[in-house]
Amino acid sequence: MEKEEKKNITIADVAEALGVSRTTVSRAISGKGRIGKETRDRVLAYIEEHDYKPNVIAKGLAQSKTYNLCVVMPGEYDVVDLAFFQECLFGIQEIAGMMEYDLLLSICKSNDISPLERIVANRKVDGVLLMRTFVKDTQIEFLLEKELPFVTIGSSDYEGVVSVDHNHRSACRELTSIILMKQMNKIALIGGDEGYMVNRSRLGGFKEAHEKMGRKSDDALLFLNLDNNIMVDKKVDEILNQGADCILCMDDAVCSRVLKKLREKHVKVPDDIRVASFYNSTVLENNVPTITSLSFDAKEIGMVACRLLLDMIEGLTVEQKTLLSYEVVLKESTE
Amino acid sequence: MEKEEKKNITIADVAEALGVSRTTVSRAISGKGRIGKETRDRVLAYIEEHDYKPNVIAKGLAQSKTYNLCVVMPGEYDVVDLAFFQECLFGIQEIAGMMEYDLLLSICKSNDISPLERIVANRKVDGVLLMRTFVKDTQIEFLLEKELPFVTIGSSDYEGVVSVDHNHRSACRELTSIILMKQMNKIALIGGDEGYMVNRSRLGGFKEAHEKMGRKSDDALLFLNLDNNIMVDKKVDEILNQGADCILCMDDAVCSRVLKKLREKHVKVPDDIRVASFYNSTVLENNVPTITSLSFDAKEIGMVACRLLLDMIEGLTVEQKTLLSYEVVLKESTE
DNA sequence: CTGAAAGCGCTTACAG
DNA sequence: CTGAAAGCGCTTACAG
Repeated sequence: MEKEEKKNITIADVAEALGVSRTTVSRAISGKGRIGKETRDRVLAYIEEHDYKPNVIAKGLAQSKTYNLCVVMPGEYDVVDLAFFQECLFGIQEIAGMMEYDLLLSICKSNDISPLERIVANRKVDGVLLMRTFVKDTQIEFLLEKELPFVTIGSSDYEGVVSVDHNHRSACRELTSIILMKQMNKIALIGGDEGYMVNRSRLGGFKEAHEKMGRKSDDALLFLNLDNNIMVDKKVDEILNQGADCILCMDDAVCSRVLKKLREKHVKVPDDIRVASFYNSTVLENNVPTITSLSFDAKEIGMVACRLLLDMIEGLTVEQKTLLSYEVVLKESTE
Repeated sequence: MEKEEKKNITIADVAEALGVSRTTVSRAISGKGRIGKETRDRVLAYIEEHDYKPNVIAKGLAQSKTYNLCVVMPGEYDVVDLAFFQECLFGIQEIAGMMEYDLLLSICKSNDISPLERIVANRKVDGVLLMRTFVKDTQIEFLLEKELPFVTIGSSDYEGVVSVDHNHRSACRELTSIILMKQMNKIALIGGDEGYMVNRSRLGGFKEAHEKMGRKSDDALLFLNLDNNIMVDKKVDEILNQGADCILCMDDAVCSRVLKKLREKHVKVPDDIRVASFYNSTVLENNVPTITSLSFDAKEIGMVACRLLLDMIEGLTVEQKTLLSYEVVLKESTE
């Protein structure tokens, strides 16, 4: 039971202490290659007792691996739901850790992928996890060209990209259908950037719901690509003028702003107008009234994505598209 | 202009192509050791043209370095302001990138530091950045024992810990003083876990403001360690019953909940009661009325902390405590 | 100013 | 079943 050895013990130390070769020690640990059971047990016992941990970096160098994954997080905290990413990261970490992988972080604002480029140029990772996708996506194009394994969290139309996503289209279709069935007819859709894949899906689901029920969605009630709060405020005025009975918000940032505007104008939810969100986050959690929305399991999507990536790195072939489930959560705002 | 070389070019390739030794190439790149200007320029020109990037992992192995920093993020997304961490991370990334360091991510829930232990055991980092501090802090104790360089973002009372923090104490003292000067006398303080260092500072500032103005803070109006929303709701009732004229919230999560409760009870802010927060985040941004709060520069603290850590890793001695500035932002809620 | 050689801590054909 | 040796891609005393 030696304590306080400052110098890290190496495989050579173990080999010497046991009177075997480093090769043997290596095999005992990795389980690869033939090795006598007795020898293995001796080695394993020794490293256990002396708390020997192989140097992952050296191991990686020898194997041309890094045992690191890069996860690229969006840098725009105002647009996105950070709790989602947080929880998703947690899921990723859980799976990665089980497989002895660590996570390199890269925060990229949409127009600047240089943090990702750095990490790739430094060859510090075996694969990449993209936490959001654009219709035209520089990150995807870059990774495709580099031929580095990667998985996107969020759908993608690019050829040959492995993606995991919640089924936003179905979710939005279902929520919209419910609203329609509640005899609301003038439904306004307000929200975000069509450059995001997820907003495409949302819009798609919204339209599908109308079609399936033989209704037409009114293009005059579609307010997309609102890139700032002033725009949102303006559109809310328009929506009210047009006498809509419900406002569907593409995400919670927008929804939060819509609710603020309605409060300022003393328009009551749900009495004067109904409101629902295509996304569910903590931002809305303390709202009065509570808000009808969709709910997605962020941790799960992180875990699934990470597992897929790990499989790819090990050379397995994996499903190109994985769609995860969702929940529709009805609350006071649409009563 | 060769393209599409799949195999990564190594220092040996460069050396051979130029008819010099790897030693020479290495020196030209690192700038260490004597080397002829002409030779250096030839090497530099070659690697520029052929886009050679040294393998950082191999370099690290040879130098017993990793060129990685670990940043440990809190895992409780409900308690904390993620936008703060996001922005802070961005600052860290900026500085780290400039010095050719990358970031390993470790998300630790307060009671479980195993993700951090993994990374340290794997020797994948040269130093650690802690993004929050506890009064009794297992992470700090662990790192102290491992003798790994680290910097805390948030104050710490542990001996020999290098920390950077916003001056929460002064900030809270100032905001409280302003409230007191506005002739509010029954000020309730409501909020978080005293296990967090930051909440200690906040409480300290609150009390100091009272002392300096020769007033006594009423212990009956102190509501701390509220660990869930139900508790917050209950305390708001109490506060109203006691006839307080102002509620100071320790953080935005609490503040958000307080505002919800007040809305439900049809208590008007600021007419019936004033409200302010010791923290400023996007959670409150769309509130009606706007909320008086403190404002801190998250990116800056990340940058400062990262620079300190890098200095420590290079063996420089650094300031133990760095305190950063803040702003008091007065808004409608305390008019 | 430049290079041969040993070393960082592992792995892995290849022999035996 | 086990080991000597070469190799992963760098750096760095040590000589010259």
